[in-house]
Amino acid sequence: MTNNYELYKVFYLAAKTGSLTQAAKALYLTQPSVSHAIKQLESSFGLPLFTRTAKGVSLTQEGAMLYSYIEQSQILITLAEEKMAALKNLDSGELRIGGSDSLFKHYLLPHLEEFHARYPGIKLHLNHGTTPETIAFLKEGRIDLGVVRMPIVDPQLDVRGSFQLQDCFVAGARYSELQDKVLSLEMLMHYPIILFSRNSRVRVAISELVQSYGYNLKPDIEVGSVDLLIECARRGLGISFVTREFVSRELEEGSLFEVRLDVPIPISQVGIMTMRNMPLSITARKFIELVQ
Amino acid sequence: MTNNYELYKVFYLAAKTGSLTQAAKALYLTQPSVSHAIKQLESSFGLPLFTRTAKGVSLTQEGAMLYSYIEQSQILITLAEEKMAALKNLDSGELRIGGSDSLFKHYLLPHLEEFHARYPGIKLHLNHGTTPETIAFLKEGRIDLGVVRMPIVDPQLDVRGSFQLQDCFVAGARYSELQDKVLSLEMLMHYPIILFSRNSRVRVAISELVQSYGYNLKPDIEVGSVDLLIECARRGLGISFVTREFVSRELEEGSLFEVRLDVPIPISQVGIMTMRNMPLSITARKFIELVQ
DNA sequence: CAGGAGCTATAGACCCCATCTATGACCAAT
DNA sequence: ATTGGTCATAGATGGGGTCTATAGCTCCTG
Repeated sequence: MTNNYELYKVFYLAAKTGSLTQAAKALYLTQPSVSHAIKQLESSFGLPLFTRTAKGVSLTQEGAMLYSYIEQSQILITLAEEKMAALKNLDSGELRIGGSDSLFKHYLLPHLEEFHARYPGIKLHLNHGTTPETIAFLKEGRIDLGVVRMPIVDPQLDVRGSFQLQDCFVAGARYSELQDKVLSLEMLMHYPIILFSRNSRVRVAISELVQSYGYNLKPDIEVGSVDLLIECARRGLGISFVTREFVSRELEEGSLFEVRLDVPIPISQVGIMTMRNMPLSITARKFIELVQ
Repeated sequence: MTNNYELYKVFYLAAKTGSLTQAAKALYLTQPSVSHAIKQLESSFGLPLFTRTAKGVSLTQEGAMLYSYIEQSQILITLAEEKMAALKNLDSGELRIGGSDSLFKHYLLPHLEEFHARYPGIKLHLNHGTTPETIAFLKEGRIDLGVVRMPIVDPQLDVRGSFQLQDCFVAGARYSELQDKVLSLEMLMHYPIILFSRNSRVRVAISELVQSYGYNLKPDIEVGSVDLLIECARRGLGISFVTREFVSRELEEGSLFEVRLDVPIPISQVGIMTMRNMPLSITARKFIELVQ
């Protein structure tokens, strides 16, 4: 009873067409091959499946019983193959991305729009969280890729740099006297500083940078989102530390201006993070290709 | 994309066990064979199905998609194979018999009881009808076998004689003066005769027999069932022409006696009729074996 | 940290069997 | 009868499924 499942494909077509000859054509085989295959199946069950007549074959009672199961089974296989083709064509599938809200909003969104326009059949899942959360999600297989700020050092992960971001300090009209100056850190410390509140990587990075020059960056205001960071600066509550690319609109329209410093703030790189040694889903592969 | 379905069996087990090695054991193959099979499947779809790790394999997103279909498909095949085994063991199945009411009741019933006791999983379908109807049912494939009186001459049918029946005339107490006599047909004609009403084969046969001796058998009463035939005779309404085996109880208890004639009434043979050149269902084969 | 014990991948050889061609037997319909 | 269809059978062939042997890798353990 340990059948070659291939025989069921032959059986299915023979039963469906009612003809070994037709089945052979459909399978690109010769009629004797089909005849032989059916005979094998019959002898494996120890009972005849077909009644042979001059104009073809028809199922016996037991053959009909078998067919009722095999038909469903074969239909499922056909569906499976169609589904796989759809996945390959990106007519179907899903793309699960992890990362921070602000990167989603300011950096990823246009790419997602383009991706969705090109492959409308792909479902998109955005999973926001901190960098460690995103890494954990990735390792659990709950997302296909993560978009985070580099550097990331993890032997299990592949990170490819994709985009550079320049952080900077910005202020609104209230501090317009600073618009054309270049401030020292010393001077900056006299103004109220607005920082991202959580233990975000950006916050840590700038704190450490300032510290390396011997100062202590202590925010007067802490907020929980990039949008609030921007809004506080516009209303003159202080000088915000933000990513320049995220406030490009405000800088252009003049509602914010950059507060230049006499020390350089390192460029930070956005990286696309995927599991090393794990095949990328088709969708993820295509998306990364599109982004780069 | 024209896959060997055998590969799905390998895929199914590999996915289910999460290990190529385990799958190989389950399939009585070696691990490299399984590895090779999976690779074939992957290259046929043009995408990886598994993530290989040091402790086995796990499905990729696309592999999981495939698995959701293939799992169902394989389960159906397993069910199909179990079903076929059940059919072969006669744990399951059906037996569809055609024939006349009286043959069912008086001849077939004990055999059906025995068959059902031995194979309680087999569903029995009794399809009563006249002999031509039964033949038609058989040719339409609506019954597996027919139980009818011979002779049957039809090149499409196989008929095996199974049991002999002796028709005879019987009467009740009212005609007890005939109990020890041997009647001539001439004398018989003076008594009221009770015959089966429809154009039954028995009725035709006895009419022709009597006619061959130069008499005309005209019934005084016609009834539509064997039971009525017996009941009428018991109540003294006349002499009934019945099958002796169907009145064995009445003959023993003395409520009826046989009216002997000076001419022999041919024995009639009950035949089991099946389609020639068509494989018998397992159940039909077993039933015939039991009856004979 | 070396080494063992899993795992999967690769290479190459073998031989079985799925498939082929050729033909036969049968039936139905012209 | 002949033709054209069906399925069955016989025998030959070669591709590919399977094997053994081995490598490479990761994880775990003494």
